[in-house]
Amino acid sequence: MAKMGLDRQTLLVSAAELADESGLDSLTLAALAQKLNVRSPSLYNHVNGLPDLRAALTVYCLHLLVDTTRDAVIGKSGDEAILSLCEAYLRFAESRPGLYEAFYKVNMQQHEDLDTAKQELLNLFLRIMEPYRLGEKETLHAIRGLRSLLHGFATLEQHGGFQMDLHLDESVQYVLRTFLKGMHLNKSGA
Amino acid sequence: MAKMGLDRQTLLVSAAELADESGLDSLTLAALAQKLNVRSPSLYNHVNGLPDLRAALTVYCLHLLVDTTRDAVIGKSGDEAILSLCEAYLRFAESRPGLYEAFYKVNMQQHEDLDTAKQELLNLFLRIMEPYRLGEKETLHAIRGLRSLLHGFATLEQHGGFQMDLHLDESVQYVLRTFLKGMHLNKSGA
DNA sequence: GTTATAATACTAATATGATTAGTTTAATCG
DNA sequence: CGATTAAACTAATCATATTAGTATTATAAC
Repeated sequence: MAKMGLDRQTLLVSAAELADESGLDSLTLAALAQKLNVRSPSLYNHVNGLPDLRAALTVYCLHLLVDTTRDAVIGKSGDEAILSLCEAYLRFAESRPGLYEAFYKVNMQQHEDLDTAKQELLNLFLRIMEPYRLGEKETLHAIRGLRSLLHGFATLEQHGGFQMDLHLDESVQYVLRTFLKGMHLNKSGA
Repeated sequence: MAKMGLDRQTLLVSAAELADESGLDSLTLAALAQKLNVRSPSLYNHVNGLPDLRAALTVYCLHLLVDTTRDAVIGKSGDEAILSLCEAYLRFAESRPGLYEAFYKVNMQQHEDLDTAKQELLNLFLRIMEPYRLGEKETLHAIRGLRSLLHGFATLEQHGGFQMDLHLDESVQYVLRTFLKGMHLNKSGA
């Protein structure tokens, strides 16, 4: 057989597409091999089995997410930056549902690349929170809150957790603005 | 072979235990059968395959969650009730990690029991929000926010999303109180 | 250019798990 | 007691992951 010129990155991209199309659970090495016109054992030249592939997808997802959100806050600051980041985050989760699954459905041990990517995401949030001049602890609390909100919205939406015919964007806007109002209050020491 | 006296409920309870012990992914029919001293095909007398078992776990989880949180708000109202409910929710997710996974990791089609259970959870939130006298839409927005926060906190915690050595409870308290402050502001029309 | 090396894809084989079909046995009901 | 039903079983099939070992292609050394 001719060499197909596969590499790890190609595998990742294709795997993410498969996941987006039919869910992360449907991402099997068999399916991926078929998509790439290769026999499944060949994939082991580039990936250390299915667990490794899924772990790599998690890292890949995080990188894309950081890129997307970082891009969304360029030239913005304060509430505007936060709202823009949140919007970008949720749009990303919507547009890459299968990949986003890898963000939270994969059980990973420690993984250097993952820690790095996580740190980058945290740094982005830290910078966005700077203008608020909360203390260090309070800043971290607020970031946790924002991240939880975003992740919660993203996953509950994907799983049909929100039944009512109430527009999701409205909910996000309402919740974020409410939280920000509270945060401003904290700042002035109410 | 003697009849083992298995029934669907026994399967569910054991399956949830298995999931809590080693993660929802490790819940296989083979493992469950072994735990129950039965051959795996026997399980099909009570459950319609692995997807059905997982779906049933989702419903089971939701029921337990509703019971737990409902219990937590008895005799309380206003912010106190909300804080108590949230605390109970997060404690539940922590104490039943595998079962809680079924809450969000299972892709279900429509399922009557599930819709009922979801409605019960929503009703609980609706009643807890009554004293705030927000409008109907705003109430629903706020509930979505609370649910997202809780789910986000629960899952990010389980996946090691929070690295910093900052106590989680503090973050939850901070975020909830901040959100509630903002909500009170909304009420008075700021 | 030719040869050595390493990487990549292959086939073959094994193991685990889900699932189905068909059988046996124990409990229940008349 | 006999008939029926439910629940367990064994045997078999299928899909997938994974490993071992082989062949072939590209790359690098000379």
